[in-house]
Amino acid sequence: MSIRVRFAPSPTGYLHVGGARTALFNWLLARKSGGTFILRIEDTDEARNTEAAMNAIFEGLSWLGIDWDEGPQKGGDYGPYFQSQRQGIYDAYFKKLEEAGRVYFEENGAARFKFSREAITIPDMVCGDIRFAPTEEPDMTVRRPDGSYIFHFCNVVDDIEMGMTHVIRGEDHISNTWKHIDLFNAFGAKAPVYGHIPLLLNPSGSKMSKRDEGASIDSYLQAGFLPQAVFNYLCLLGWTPKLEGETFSSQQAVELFDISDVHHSNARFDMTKCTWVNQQHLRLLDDAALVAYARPWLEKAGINPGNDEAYIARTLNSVKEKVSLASEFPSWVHFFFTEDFAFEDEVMTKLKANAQAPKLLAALQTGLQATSEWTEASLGEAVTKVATTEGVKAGALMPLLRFSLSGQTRGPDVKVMMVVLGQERALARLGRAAALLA
RNA sequence: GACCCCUUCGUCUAGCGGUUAGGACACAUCCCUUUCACGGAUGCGACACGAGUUCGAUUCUCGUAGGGGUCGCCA
Repeated sequence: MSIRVRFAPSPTGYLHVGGARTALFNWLLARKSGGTFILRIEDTDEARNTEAAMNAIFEGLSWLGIDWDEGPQKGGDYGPYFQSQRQGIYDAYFKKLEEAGRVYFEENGAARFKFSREAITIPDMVCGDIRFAPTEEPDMTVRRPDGSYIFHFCNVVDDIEMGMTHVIRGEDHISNTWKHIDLFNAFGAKAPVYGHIPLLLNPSGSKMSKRDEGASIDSYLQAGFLPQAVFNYLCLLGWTPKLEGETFSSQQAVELFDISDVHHSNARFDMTKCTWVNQQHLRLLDDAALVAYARPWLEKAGINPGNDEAYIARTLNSVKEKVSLASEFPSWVHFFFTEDFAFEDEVMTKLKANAQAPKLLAALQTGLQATSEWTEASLGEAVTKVATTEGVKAGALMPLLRFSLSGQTRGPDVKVMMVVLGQERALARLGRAAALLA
């Protein structure tokens, strides 16, 4: 039988990173096995559901590249995929429970499920068998006085009706799972195979919550992360693919995934390493992808990058290995896109403190003007020549060039900058710097 | 409190009875680099503890401690 798994979030906030990781592992299991990945919206809590939260789920999953085969926007043979639209199904199942003599009512009308109070073993793909002794907990409420149903009930009914074969979910559900199995048994249905994955912890060691940095998937987009990098890092927290290195694509993850390799212990989230993973993926980008990735960030910073894709790519490549996140691009390349860039205070101070600066800048202008070829190699030679003539080290000239061309103390390689800018603009910038000192 | 899961460098982890306990991030030093990075080299740094089982335990069993989770008419 083909594997059917699902991700069943409730739309009460943004898409949580822990939830996204749960979706990820279910998705990997489905894609690896050629099974079906279903998205089901558990919107039974009317008071807390919002449209925005629903969209955050769709957008977050899509951004990460986690696509669903059945569910909202997709349809499927087991719908509706919103619990709020499945009341009739729940009523029918509730009746079954009543007929089996497994429910009773409280004075206010709430209905409770009568536990079997037998020992229950959960066969778990990740943790192995987990045994629970006969419970002493009070029977579980499954239906509210207003006729709406509780999470546990809907969850089980939907898993039966939607034919789920496996359920991968967070370890925080282990303590609920025996209740679910009790319900499956009461319905005479076969429970899916469970796999409880370890939790994502914040740096201080407790369950990731709303307040924690990186808790919302949207925050990665906002911070300039690449979706494939977040996907990669999330995999790493709970699973180690048998692979050299730690950087991989989602395609590789699918090929290598094996649920039995999933870890047993909780993992702390480390934004520094997540950023490092992003840097690794950034370096893999080709020119077109790099421009597409950086462009919104340049524009957001007030830079007009124009439409010369090849030129934009050249500017970005000049700093590709210096940057970890897209949000860092503007400060590294802004001077490539305007002649009216500002000079850092530190640059002005250094220029003014250098009594020889005007003379050397003039010499550089003359020397570079005469350069036959505008390439890194010949520019290097030209600078050396000027240095010799002026009786200084080439090292004294490079900072002057850097300051004049970019207004910054650090940036791309000086020769690369000159080549990207072209002779005309580079010389004009030297002139502008000289004028500033005059 | 009860129940459940977990326990290797600061963090993420490899290891599946015999290893100088390996790697990655971070950190430190050096090399490369006429900036900053990248890259390279080196260093720092861990099997929670106690009993067993065994010729031999990081690895298997039990206990203790510690961490996490769950005990809703939330999901």
